[in-house]
Amino acid sequence: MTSTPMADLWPTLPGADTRPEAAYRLLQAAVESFAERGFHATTTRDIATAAGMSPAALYIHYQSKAALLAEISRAGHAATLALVRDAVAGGGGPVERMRRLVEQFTAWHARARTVGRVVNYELHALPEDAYAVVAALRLDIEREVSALIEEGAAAGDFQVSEVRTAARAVTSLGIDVSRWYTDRSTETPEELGRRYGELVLRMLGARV
Amino acid sequence: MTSTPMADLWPTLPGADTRPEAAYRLLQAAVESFAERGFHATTTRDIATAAGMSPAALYIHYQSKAALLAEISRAGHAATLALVRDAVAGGGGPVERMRRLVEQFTAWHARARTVGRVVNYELHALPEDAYAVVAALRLDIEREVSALIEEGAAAGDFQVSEVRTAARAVTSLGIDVSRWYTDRSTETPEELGRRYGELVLRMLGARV
DNA sequence: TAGCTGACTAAGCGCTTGCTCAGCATGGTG
DNA sequence: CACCATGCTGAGCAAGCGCTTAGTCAGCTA
Repeated sequence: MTSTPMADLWPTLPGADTRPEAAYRLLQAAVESFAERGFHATTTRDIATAAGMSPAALYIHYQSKAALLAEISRAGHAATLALVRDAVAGGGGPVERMRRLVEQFTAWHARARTVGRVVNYELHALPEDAYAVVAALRLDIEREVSALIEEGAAAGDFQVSEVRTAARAVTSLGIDVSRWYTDRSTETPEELGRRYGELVLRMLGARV
Repeated sequence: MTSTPMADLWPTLPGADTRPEAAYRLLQAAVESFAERGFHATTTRDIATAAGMSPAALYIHYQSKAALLAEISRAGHAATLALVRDAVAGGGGPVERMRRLVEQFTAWHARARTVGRVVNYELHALPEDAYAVVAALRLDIEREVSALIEEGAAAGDFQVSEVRTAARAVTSLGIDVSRWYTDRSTETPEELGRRYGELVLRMLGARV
């Protein structure tokens, strides 16, 4: 399954090392269920059963079904933002950094597609306060991408007429990967990342 | 609101001209509700109330809540496929036809974003037989785009290493528009279409 | 006028939902 | 040993779900 991305996500949660293993199993089951059926079509019994427990056990570790979603969404967005910042902060010029950003952004949305689906397509089910936190993270991600495009354009490495539209296209391509990528896809996440990196650079008018 | 795309969709339904106006209002209310809250979070009472009727009235015009979704999804996919075929069948070389395809595909997903959301993000809620029909239409759309890219590559107008990946990127960009485009977006659907057309042509290695 | 039809509603059925609570087992601590 | 905190379960509650039923009523036909 997609156990690796969950294992990456878990340590970023507050107090992760002291939380019982059952809480981890519940979160993992919730990610899998929300990704496959959507938040509203998933029942607390689905999640609890998949984690090998009774429905009541869920409420010992989480306040509500929505709290599970909020935790997943917050951690997923934080991980994505960290990934973007790492790529941008790394060495090289705008072209090299953009290539790295797209490669890793794309590969993450393919590898962690279950988390990605919850993060990108279940926003409407978030309680208002959790949504506010997540919306801020999404804005930060967009700003990082826009700033990099702007820098590249100013340096003459990119040719773009509308930075906002170009940034939208770049993030859009990556996000949508989590919608269509499946186990049966012939490309590995890394291959797809490299190819998308190439496509995006051409889209931005970089001479490659 | 988004009344225009619904008005475009309605006449394509079987027996549309003889169906009572109430059936139209119900379908419109269902599109709006499914797009905003998702299929499972939408109740039959929501739909009926929005259409100005009692819940029972829904079942005079449609067999079930899922039948409403199936009708919307089928008509929406058929409309998209028709749009793609029109663009491809029109005059001009691969570059001109691809530009037209992306412009119209993108503009449609912005203008008809409510229909687009239901069509692209509620597939998992479709009954199995309705899904089979819709999956075939999606495959047809992908094939049209792939064929056009292949033709352009053979003619030396496009430079692509992987046709399937490039086709995915092209449709992906358009589909994702229905996720993020809102009333508050500053670009009109047509402006966005033109800009995306430009970006895609560069992505495909066309000399423009 | 009588008979019929199609569109509709008020009421509610059977079932599932998110969530609660009293109580049980376990293992560490005095 | 007693004590208690922790993690969990079985049973079940109130609310809400999709959908059905019995019946109303305007409008058409003859």
